Amino acid sequence: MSDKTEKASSSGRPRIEDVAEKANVSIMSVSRAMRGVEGISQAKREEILKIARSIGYYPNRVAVSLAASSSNLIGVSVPTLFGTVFAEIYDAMRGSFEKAGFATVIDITDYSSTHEEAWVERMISWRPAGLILSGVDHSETTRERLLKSNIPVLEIWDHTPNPIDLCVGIEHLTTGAQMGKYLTGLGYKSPAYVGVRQGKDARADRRLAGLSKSFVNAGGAFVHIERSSNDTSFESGFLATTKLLNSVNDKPDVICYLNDNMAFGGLMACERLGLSCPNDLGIVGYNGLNINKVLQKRITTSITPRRKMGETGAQNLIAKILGARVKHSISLPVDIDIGQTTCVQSS
Amino acid sequence: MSDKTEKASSSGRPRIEDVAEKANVSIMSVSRAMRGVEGISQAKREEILKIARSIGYYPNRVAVSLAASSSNLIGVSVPTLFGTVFAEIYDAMRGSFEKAGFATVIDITDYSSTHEEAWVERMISWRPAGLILSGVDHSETTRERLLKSNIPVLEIWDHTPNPIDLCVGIEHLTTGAQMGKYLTGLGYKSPAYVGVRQGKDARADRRLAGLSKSFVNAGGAFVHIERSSNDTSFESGFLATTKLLNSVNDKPDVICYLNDNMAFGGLMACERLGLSCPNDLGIVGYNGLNINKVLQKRITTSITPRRKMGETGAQNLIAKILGARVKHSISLPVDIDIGQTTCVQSS
DNA sequence: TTGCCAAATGTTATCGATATCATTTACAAC
DNA sequence: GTTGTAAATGATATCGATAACATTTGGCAA
Repeated sequence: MSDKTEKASSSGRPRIEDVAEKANVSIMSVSRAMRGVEGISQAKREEILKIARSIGYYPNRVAVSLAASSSNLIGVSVPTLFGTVFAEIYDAMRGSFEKAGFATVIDITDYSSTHEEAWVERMISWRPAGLILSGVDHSETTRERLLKSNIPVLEIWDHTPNPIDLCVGIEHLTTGAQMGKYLTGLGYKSPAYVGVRQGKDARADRRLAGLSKSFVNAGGAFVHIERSSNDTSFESGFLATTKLLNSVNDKPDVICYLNDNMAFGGLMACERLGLSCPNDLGIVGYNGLNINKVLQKRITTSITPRRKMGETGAQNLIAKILGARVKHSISLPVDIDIGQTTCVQSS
Repeated sequence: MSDKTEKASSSGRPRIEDVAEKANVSIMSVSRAMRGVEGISQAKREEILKIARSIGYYPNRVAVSLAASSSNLIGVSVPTLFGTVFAEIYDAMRGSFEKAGFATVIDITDYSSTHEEAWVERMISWRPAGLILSGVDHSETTRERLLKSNIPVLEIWDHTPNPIDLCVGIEHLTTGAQMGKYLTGLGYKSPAYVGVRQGKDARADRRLAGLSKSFVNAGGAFVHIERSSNDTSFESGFLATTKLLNSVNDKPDVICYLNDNMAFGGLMACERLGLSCPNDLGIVGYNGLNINKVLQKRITTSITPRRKMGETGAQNLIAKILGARVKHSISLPVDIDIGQTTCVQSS
């Protein structure tokens, strides 16, 4: 029994030193062999790789990151994973990140910018390769820290001409106005709105502002705005609609929802109350979510390019990380999808 | 201008050394002050903390992790974020992890165990505080590596008496059999099944096996098993059901779905084909998803305790990480939720 | 005043890799 | 056999923190 004086790795996993020892070379040769960089003969490289494989050596990413002053982590902050919007955006980004060798650290902010601020600080202490934030509404502190950090940042989902760094999104105000225009064109005059607490979802608030603008321009106005829900589930849409229809004096001719899920809940509430859509009441959603593909009575909605957004965003961020020059601000178009829950109003 | 010979941090962010210099103390004093450990006077601690705050110093987690041979990262691997099941489980875990100071690195496997295997290797190289895997079906290599790694591991969603380490889940086979028993009790004899490709979702396959067992015991049998879908969306349920009802000779008296979303798609398909549910055909889902709360005709389903599972799992994993002894394997009950899409069959 | 002990503070080694620079080797040209 | 040069290989400093041990300081008893 040879008495090995080498002390073992504290974590129990093989280190570069263990490989070097077995292969009778310096740790630098192992490092070069593993990374596939030049500076080592083909024969030795293969021998080292074989030994590394045989003892199950994988470089410690923590040490690599410390030496490089930068990790292969990408922080992703989304307000929620429910409702599929951010899940889809994230899903569209995944492939590119994985291919490029990045791992994503997720954070859910629940729409709190205080939470986001704390997360940014925690993330920066990981020296991430990049950061992704949802929307463009961040605290001043968050903006400053990110700017100072020199870390590539992508803002996604919303659009601004002056992003922190990169931005791929849609114009929520415009998109709201666009739908408003379509609805006033059909003759709707007295809309109601169902969404979440004001200030919680800044994008949704902007869409409502856009809708409102269009209606006011056409001589109409919101008869009621119902923003008491805490989430955007089917059930919240159902409950808010029931409440709205039971309590409001000025009956709306159309209800605009924060998204399709709430709209579907609203549609169910109408049925339950014996109202016929679109004859008695129009229903309008947002996003073009999955459920709309199977409904006999498809909901009129705006289709947001979520996959496209994720793909473009991820590619741009990766390009930026790798040092390329990329377009800083990209605005994607949103299409109206005319369903069977709205119709021409007789005047 | 004082000529500072101190070289600046390569990443541009202040280091512990910068604080030490400004405060005229050693880096160890700063370290102690920041961590709130004893070994430093109250006066100095406050002074150091003030300086740290003023120059925006936050400890580099990469360096901390290297020194500790362990990070505060917890790797979470889920097959998908769509369909809300894993999103809910994850959401239920979040709070505990955040409170305990852990960050989660997410991975989506798309139900591929090869993918999972590669991910485990990558994650281990981050020296995570813990790992969470979905289900109990992993490659032998994955199991071995995890066992050897000494990292606390939680398997969630499925249950096994012999987990890699910790496990909190439900019995999918039993749960399928339980629903099967309920259905045969109503008099159903000729079920069909709609799910995804065999082998893709091992848990769903086990539920089907359970269902089948119950029907066989009662003298019935599946007349058709439709597993050509690639995902569990509303649309896949719709399309598969349409196909099934149009092509199968032996008409089923009930269709069991992989989950409620597919079931809802199926329900829509029935409506479209002019079939009345539950009179012409029963519909059964799984999970007790959100949509079921707003349907006038609620789908008969099994309610899985997703939040409970996430909470329990997270707490146990954290306890284990902190060195406590915890129950290794926990099996949670699943309740049948009787809706309006199934009814007693006249014999 | 001296000596002792505990608290406060500092010094050095370490975590596991990579960058940088130094040294050795191999081989061609003379 | 020299010599020169490029490729192969190695030694050491470094990334930014913490652990372990060493030293200083302050207060109190003798």
